[in-house]
Amino acid sequence: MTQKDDFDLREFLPYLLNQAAEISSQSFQRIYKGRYGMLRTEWRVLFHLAIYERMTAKDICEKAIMHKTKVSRAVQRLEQRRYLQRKPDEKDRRHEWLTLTSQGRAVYEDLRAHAQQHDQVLMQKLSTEEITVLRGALNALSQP
Amino acid sequence: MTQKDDFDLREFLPYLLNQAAEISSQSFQRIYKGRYGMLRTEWRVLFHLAIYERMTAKDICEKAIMHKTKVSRAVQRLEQRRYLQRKPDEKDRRHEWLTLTSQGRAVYEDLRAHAQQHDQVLMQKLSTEEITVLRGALNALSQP
DNA sequence: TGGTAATAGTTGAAAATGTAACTAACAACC
DNA sequence: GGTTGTTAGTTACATTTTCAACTATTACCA
Repeated sequence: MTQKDDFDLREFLPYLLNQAAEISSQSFQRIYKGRYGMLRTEWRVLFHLAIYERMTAKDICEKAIMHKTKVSRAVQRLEQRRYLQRKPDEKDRRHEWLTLTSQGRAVYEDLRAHAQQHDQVLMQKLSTEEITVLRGALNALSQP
Repeated sequence: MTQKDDFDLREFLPYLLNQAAEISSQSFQRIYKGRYGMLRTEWRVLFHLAIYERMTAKDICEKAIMHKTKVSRAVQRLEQRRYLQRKPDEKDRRHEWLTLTSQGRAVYEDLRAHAQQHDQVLMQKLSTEEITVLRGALNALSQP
């Protein structure tokens, strides 16, 4: 098992990004899955609603870059658990406004605390300088 | 839809990493899926075998941080398409050595060219400085 | 030696995701 | 006002992934 040609997988950005995303997501996954049986799509929707307060599914699709069927199903499950409420728009009944219930906000508060803690641990692997550049670069790469 | 509390999702590393990984993977996906009907697990296995020449499934699991069932199924599909060969280890018949066929290597060469090109496009969004720091940081975060 | 534990890899069922087709509501244009 | 086109969101079905249980082979150790 010896390295061969000049192309180094470990310099290929999509590969590297995936690897880092995968690993750094795992311990956080244990938290939301373990405590609330939630999926990745679900905490993402939950966090967006907590931060933006009031969104339609479409808004979430755009902000979170998730496909509408993913969002639709995550919303369904969050609603079943009474973490959010839907309210159709009066003017345009194609839109549904989504907001968290107090129960949903409580779950968010709990997960947010863990998220911040988890982020601290990750950042210990990096210098302040690196963190700044990393965030900037990731944001740049996230623009399609 | 107005931003609320102090916690900014766009600073939460697992979120950012995922976003960037997702987006930067998509256009490459179109290539391997479009040209060879391959899945993400499959190109990853193919690339590892091309670079390391000779590995067991277990080696791939560790290098690529993939679950063994994912690897097992990717290997099956690559074998069906005659991109790789299996050869049981003489000393320890639990191990199977995997190597690419010439057909598999040809596919790799083609995809590698596209990968490099794709990487170039991604890197245009960043400065040389940023790229160096980004790679370093991603590698650091990939250590579990 | 024999019995238990460990390891590499596979398989089947359940869960999650992707794709495309669908419904319902509105918009635009004649 | 009616036809056609768009948009938000859901659903059905096929494809992937996950999880746990399984086989086969080797290692350990009394």
